[in-house]
Amino acid sequence: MARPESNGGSRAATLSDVARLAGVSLATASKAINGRDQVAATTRQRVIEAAESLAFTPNALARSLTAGRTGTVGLLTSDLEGRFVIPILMGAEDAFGAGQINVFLCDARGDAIREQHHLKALLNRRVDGIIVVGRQTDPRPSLGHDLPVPVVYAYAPSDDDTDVSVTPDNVTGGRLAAEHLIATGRRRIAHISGDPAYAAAQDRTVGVQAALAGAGLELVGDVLYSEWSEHWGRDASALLLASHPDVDGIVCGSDQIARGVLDTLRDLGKRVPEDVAVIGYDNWEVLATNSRPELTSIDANLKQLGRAAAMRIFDAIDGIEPDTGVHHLPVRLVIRGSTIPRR
Amino acid sequence: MARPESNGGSRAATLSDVARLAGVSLATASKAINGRDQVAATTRQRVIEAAESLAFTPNALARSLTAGRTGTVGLLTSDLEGRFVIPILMGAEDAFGAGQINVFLCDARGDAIREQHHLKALLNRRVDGIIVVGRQTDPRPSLGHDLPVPVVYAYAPSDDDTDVSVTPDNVTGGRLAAEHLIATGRRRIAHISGDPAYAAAQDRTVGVQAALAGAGLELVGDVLYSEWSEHWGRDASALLLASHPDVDGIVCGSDQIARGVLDTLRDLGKRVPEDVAVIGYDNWEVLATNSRPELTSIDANLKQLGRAAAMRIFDAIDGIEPDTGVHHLPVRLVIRGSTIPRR
DNA sequence: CTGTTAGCGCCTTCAG
DNA sequence: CTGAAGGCGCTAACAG
Repeated sequence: MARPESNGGSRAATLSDVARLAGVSLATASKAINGRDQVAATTRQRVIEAAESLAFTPNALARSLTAGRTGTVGLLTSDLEGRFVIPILMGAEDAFGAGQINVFLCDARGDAIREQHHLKALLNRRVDGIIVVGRQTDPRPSLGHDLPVPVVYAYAPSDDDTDVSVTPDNVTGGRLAAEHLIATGRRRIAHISGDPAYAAAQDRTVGVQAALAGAGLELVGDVLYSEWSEHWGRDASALLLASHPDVDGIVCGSDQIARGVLDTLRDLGKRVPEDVAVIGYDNWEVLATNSRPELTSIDANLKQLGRAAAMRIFDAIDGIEPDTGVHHLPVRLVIRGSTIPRR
Repeated sequence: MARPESNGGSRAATLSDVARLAGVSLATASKAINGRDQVAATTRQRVIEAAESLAFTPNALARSLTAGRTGTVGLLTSDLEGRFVIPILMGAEDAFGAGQINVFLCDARGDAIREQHHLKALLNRRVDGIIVVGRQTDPRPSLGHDLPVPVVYAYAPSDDDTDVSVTPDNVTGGRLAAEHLIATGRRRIAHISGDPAYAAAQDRTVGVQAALAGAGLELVGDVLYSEWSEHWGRDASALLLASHPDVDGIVCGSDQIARGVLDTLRDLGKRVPEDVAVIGYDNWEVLATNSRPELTSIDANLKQLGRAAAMRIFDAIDGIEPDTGVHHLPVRLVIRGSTIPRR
């Protein structure tokens, strides 16, 4: 392991070390290193060589102190465990990385106290902006408006409409799912979803209903709500098929539920997609591409959501006034074998 | 959204603002705020009130500049997508959070160039230490020894034995899995694993073989290697049962594979665990607790691994010499219905 | 107990 | 084109 002492016992080289070695003043060294033009080419060369021979690394802290901006952003998540949080992180980290900004990761683990604690730490560190990533699409409490930096809420929108939030368009997602089943000729469509307390469940149902209404159809049976699990998918579909054996399409509230549905249909001897088409939600690849048949699903483009949040922070840092409110970002349909038979 | 301007156009309050308002000197204000004892109680009270009324936040950058340490650590991951990386991040973030250290998250996305880039950025920001998290347990190139900060490698150990690495003990994991099947009375045990190019696959196999040898048993058939997928689990187990219909226990290289195995066994009319016991690996809860029956598995304690890495960084920062080399951290058996019938 | 004085490492005027 | 001086916000000696 590299240890501080392994560096010869000397602390990191500083700009004045470089200046001294190059035989110039501190100011000149600074200009040379930072590519300012008021310095002779030969001098610059000499400085750069000196810097290299000392393994000089500019101290970003000192730089930030005067610059007023640190080139860092806080990523405040409510729960890293959440499967939806990770792709958003990735998208944001990616977008910032390209812009030379580094990201502080803070996991509040669903605890408001811890969140306040982390928020304070981020402000102490003078981050240039904060992205708050929630685990559900239900609105969450705003951090408030008396913060000295721009804040964007991702996935879980702020409950304050004068904040800036980005979240997936679940209503459209539900609509796309149902419309796809209708487009493949299904007419007796049911909907099995997860925990009805989630806005995601309600929003998707709204979309499904809208699509059916648009096609002059009605949902087969009531929406079946319970939890976001494979087990529930198995049970719910057994229930559904018992009362409505003629169902020919099932919109599922999640891929996990859809996996359970596929299981039960197989047990009951129903062919997918010939007898019943099944569509999931989330496009969780591990589940969707390993089922038999592979699962058509709705992808919320979460990486892009993360990127979008990052872009809005960028803009805000640059002084561009953001349009406040909740922005519903587009989702997309990913078609696989559970709705369209393979040829 | 909170914007800098929303703060009344004034920049953040500084310590001298506080001092002025409280009618004391800068140094006294500093002492009062930081709980030093050489300050009168009444004075301290006055300063604290002034600070509050100005919403003063100490500037961590300025503080770090003199302190020599920043209270930040870099988390350099090779691939955030990797399922194993996240729990390690969580464990590390958690451990650091408790110690008031903040974490820079950098995703190199498997690219060595990007990794160097991020490394440089972390050093510019004067992190106090770096944890390098890999996506596989195969050794990875060392970052080298000429770094001014301690480095710990997690999951993917460094290929340099004088570095400090923590990684799960896959050999013991394989052994625990096989021993458990043996303990439940199985004698005709097979092993279906993933990509043989992974050290994880090889190590687990070694453990399985050792357990069998210890019980005077031999593996049924050859180890079946291909990929870490449910599909492969289905295919491999079909193959296995065709040539060895008398198998009564299957150690799987991952939970995904095990899920596929369960599928095929059900198709073939084999009861689990009565006819064949199945054990997975990774204890990926979403998969393990949603199968029929639920899946016994080996848990690598990844959160703890992340915590362990953090602890070693803590120690190194405190000047404690770490013991170099690869540390294999304990794994644990999680028993569910796929190996022990429910009563 | 309180205040004054130096810096930490860097960048940015402003003279030379 | 180069150098000297001031300051970013804070803390750690020292004096008083």
